[in-house]
Amino acid sequence: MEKKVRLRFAPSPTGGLHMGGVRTALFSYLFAKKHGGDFVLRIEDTDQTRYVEGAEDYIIRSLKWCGIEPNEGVGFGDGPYAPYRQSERKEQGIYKKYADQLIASGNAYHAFDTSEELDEMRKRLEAAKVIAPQYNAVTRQNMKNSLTLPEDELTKLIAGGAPYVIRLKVPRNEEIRFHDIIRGWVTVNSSQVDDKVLLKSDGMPTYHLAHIVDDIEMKITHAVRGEEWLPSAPSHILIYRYLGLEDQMPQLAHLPLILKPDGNGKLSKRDKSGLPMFPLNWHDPRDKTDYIGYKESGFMPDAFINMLALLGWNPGENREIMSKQELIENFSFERVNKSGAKFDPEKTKWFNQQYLRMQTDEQLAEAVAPLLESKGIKKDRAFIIEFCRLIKEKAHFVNEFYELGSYFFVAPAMFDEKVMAKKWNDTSKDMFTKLIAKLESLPVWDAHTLHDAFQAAQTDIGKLDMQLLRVLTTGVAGGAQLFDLLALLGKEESLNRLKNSLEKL
RNA sequence: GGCCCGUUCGUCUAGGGGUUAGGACGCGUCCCUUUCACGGACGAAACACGGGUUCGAUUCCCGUACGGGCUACCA
Repeated sequence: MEKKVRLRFAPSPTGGLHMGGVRTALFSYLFAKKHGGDFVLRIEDTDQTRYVEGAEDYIIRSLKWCGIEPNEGVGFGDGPYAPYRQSERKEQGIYKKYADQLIASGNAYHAFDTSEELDEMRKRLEAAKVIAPQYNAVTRQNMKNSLTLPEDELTKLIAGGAPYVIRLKVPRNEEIRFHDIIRGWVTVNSSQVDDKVLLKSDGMPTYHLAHIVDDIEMKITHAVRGEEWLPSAPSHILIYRYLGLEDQMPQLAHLPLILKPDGNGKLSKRDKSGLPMFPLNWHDPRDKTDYIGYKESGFMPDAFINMLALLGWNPGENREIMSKQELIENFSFERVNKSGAKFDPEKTKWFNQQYLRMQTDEQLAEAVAPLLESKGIKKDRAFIIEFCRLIKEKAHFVNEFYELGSYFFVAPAMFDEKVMAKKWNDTSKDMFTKLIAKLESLPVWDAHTLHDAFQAAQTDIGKLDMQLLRVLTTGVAGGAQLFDLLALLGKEESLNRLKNSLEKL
């Protein structure tokens, strides 16, 4: 029987979940759903020094907003492998057990070196022009560990409660070969791999040990993570091997990184592209900075997810706008790119625009009404719906609606200079005054009637410029369909605006 | 520095031993439009370089360059 597909997203609560992390979660989620599997949220809080209050809650809220919901794990209901927080699992002695097993089999050892001694060692190696200073098969022979210390001193140290770490005993010169679903076969010589710390002196496991133990115990079938983990994958292979669990090892998938839009390097939380790096607003208590979120910037979660999915993956056909369901149906790791993808703010906006247009005017009104209210604007629902209909084709975000259509709510104080300079002349005032008189007598005030009246009026008055009429009533050169806009404004407001404008000119 | 990973239009990408190298974003032109847009049409724009292999390489191999990642008792 095939094993049930199970993937996990395993962030550390060391800060706000940024969009790179969201994408990792998304790909895992899509794959799990495609194969009818489970998606688990595990919190990897083994570093107490970097723990950030509120980060875990933020991760949970972000996943919810994005619609990437685990069906098991912290914040989403415990499953059969609880607890899902590594700090809690540590309390149960889960990791120690595996570390002890590695010691017993001779594949790990105790090391008593202080951080000063480690620094010293690195300095010494650097001074000796050693190419890659690290704690390894060669250098450990000169360090304070259970491989070098005499038996009696060793027992004395341990009995005396001396702090120690447990390190993986990496062999000297061995080819380590592993398969990555995205990258294919990767080979590394073990001489390049250092003796990774598995258990820290505070008793906490490091990521290297913890994620392996948990992936095994939680029956994870596919381990998805960023490319930055590729260099430590050989260590992980060795741990699985020495634990005798190589046959249960999840398949590996290292995702390409998301790169900065301009310049080089991976995307950081301080990017200046003008778009958020976080799904939701995030206040970082450590740098005391507020980071704006996609949600608060007016993005729709499905648009955000769609954009993220296409960053490093594509369905192999010329299709870009895909619902979550379609993403699930089409997703595969084979179609994930190997190279890093630069994040494109322009295209990201375009995605949201596409989703914005798929919304009905009623749906948009729902979202826009509170935004208008916060500006002190009170209009009835019908007005706002019509406002949305007229403005949506120009907008990328709902929170642009007011700015793009402020002239619906505020009479013009100034007139677009370019248009006036080009089109306003001596006869204009007189002509528009005559137009007002014609419009005043209209029994009905809708776009169609206005259009006809405007056309008809010109046989008497002469050629009227439509853009001038626009500027006279809104102040600006561009905007919504003119007659629709006047219709929505209403007869009284429209004519008042026209009269007031003419008085000023 | 060392190790690992990568390299198709400015960006996201499709493709793959013989193609007019396709799409999307952005950009430009035109059409529609007495306004503003949407929309439509068109256009500019790419296989990093050098060697092989081959009748033929952008595609396969090797180098070089460039980019990225890692190089902690952080994840």
